[in-house]
Amino acid sequence: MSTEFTISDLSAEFDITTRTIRFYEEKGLLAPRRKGSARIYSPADRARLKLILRGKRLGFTLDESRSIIEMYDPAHGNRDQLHSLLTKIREKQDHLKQQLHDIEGMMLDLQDAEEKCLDALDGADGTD
Amino acid sequence: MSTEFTISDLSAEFDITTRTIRFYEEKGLLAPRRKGSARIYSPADRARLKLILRGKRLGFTLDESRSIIEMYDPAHGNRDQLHSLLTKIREKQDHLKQQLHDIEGMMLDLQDAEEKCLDALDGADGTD
DNA sequence: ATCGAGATTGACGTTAACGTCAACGTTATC
DNA sequence: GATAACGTTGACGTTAACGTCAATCTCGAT
Repeated sequence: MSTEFTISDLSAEFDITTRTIRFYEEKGLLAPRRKGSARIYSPADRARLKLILRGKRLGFTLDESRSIIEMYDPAHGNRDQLHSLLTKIREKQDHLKQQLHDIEGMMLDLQDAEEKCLDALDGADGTD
Repeated sequence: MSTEFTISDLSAEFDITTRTIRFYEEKGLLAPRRKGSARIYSPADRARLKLILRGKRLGFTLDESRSIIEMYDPAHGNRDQLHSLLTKIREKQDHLKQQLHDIEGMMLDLQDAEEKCLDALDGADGTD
């Protein structure tokens, strides 16, 4: 069945070590249930892991990823807490917009470099 | 004149420490000219620094940023080198595409979280 | 001459995010 | 019931990217 996963299932699927997964747990990013001493991961745990790895690909620290993940779960606070949550959400959105901008710029630069590279290859065509 | 910069000029402009700038030099990412023992940065040096910081915002390591920056300068190699450069350029493009995809996903998640948050604030309107 | 503001070179300290053992428990299978 | 395959908890090691001194230099203003 696909409703439960061992630590090595996940490490194989996402190509990370079991040490890494345990490390995320130490840091409070995961909390799988136990069967004896062994860890059993639910689909929800697996989804959290995916979010962590996505954060990693975007250069977020684990602390940042944790706080981002916490933004996704049900509202559990009073007005003040909700307001500060909203602020944090918008800060992350701004961060992502900056990243989008940076990616655009770098994409253009790389396209430029690619063209120059192709030109150089073209100009030297057969000239070896 | 704006044609030369001291290390503290740049540290002030980009809000980083001088130690950081010297560190980038140690790592071979910058090579300012010297006036006696003091470092003098040209607009080109400043541009390189901007590229480094952009890479940082996208989660690249300094090694990665260095190799990306090296992709931008004139073609200086033979066909084989140009081909491997082209390969590296396309790898970075793929990396950026993955990041774009990740950002899209996270944006959607955050919008979702934002709505839930607003709903919660709305539902509890005046209910304090 | 000196004095303070900014520069330079070491050299050691720090944090995040794991890697790398070592020593031990748990199953299932032969 | 021994062995192999997988799991567990420490505990220490490692790398990147700086921070944090300390000692020295240099240079224009007083």
